Amino acid sequence: MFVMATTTTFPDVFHAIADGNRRKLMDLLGTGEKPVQELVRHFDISFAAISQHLNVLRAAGLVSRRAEGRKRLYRVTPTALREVHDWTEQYREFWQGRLDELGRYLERQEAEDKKGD
Amino acid sequence: MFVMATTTTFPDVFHAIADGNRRKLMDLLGTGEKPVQELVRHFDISFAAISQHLNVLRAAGLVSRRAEGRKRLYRVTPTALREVHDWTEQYREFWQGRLDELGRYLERQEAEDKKGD
DNA sequence: CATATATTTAAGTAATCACTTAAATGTCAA
DNA sequence: TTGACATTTAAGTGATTACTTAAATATATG
Repeated sequence: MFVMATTTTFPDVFHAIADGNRRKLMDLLGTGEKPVQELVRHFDISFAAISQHLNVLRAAGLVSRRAEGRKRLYRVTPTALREVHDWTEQYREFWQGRLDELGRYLERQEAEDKKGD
Repeated sequence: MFVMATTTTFPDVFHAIADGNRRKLMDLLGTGEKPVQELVRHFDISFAAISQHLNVLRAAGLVSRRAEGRKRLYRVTPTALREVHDWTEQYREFWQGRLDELGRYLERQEAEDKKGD
């Protein structure tokens, strides 16, 4: 029947960056615009697979491309990452200062009395 | 400047937060420790599905739980989000200031001459 | 022109995904 | 002890994933 779309509609930035190869692609483009062949060199997967990953990134708005002859030059346009950055930002206090210490302490406690596993 | 993201081995924090329901779970726990039934109330999916999502978050270290009677109290332990925050951080300059403007300008240019689509 | 180069798209596959319902586990309370 | 409650685990399903190879498209070069 009807399933409620609880959260973000596709294409989802969080999904786009979930894949390590796609993050690596973005990082490679972080040093500047590059053609696909130059990107492919850094991976063990096929040209087609890289092209598909670039499609996903492009659908999420994270990269753009321009034509130069038969080449396609990709560059990173990561403004959409702001959503991710902002979302994680609200948790920053947990890994900075007291709350993190408290968290680690509580986790140790749980590990010790192995309750609920 | 740009730090390469290696294709992470599972359990992967980026994967854990890729799902909107899981992010929503974390956000609900952000206001404090809660039993599963209290979390389930905010979703249209089954108790079991929520429990499974909590398992994924727990495997990624993003939440922890403790037993209290027959209840399991979950709380957010989002230190691992630091990896995500740090990764996005390196792109921050793109949505702040000139680079973003340049990016938008270039995208408009591409949209106009529809090259390579 | 024909052929090489650069890339994308199509089609197929195995693995993983997010869910479901049902059964299992553990705890509380009469 | 019996039964309700709180949650997890098991088993199954359809959709989506990340890849593959092959074919298609488009451009450059001899």
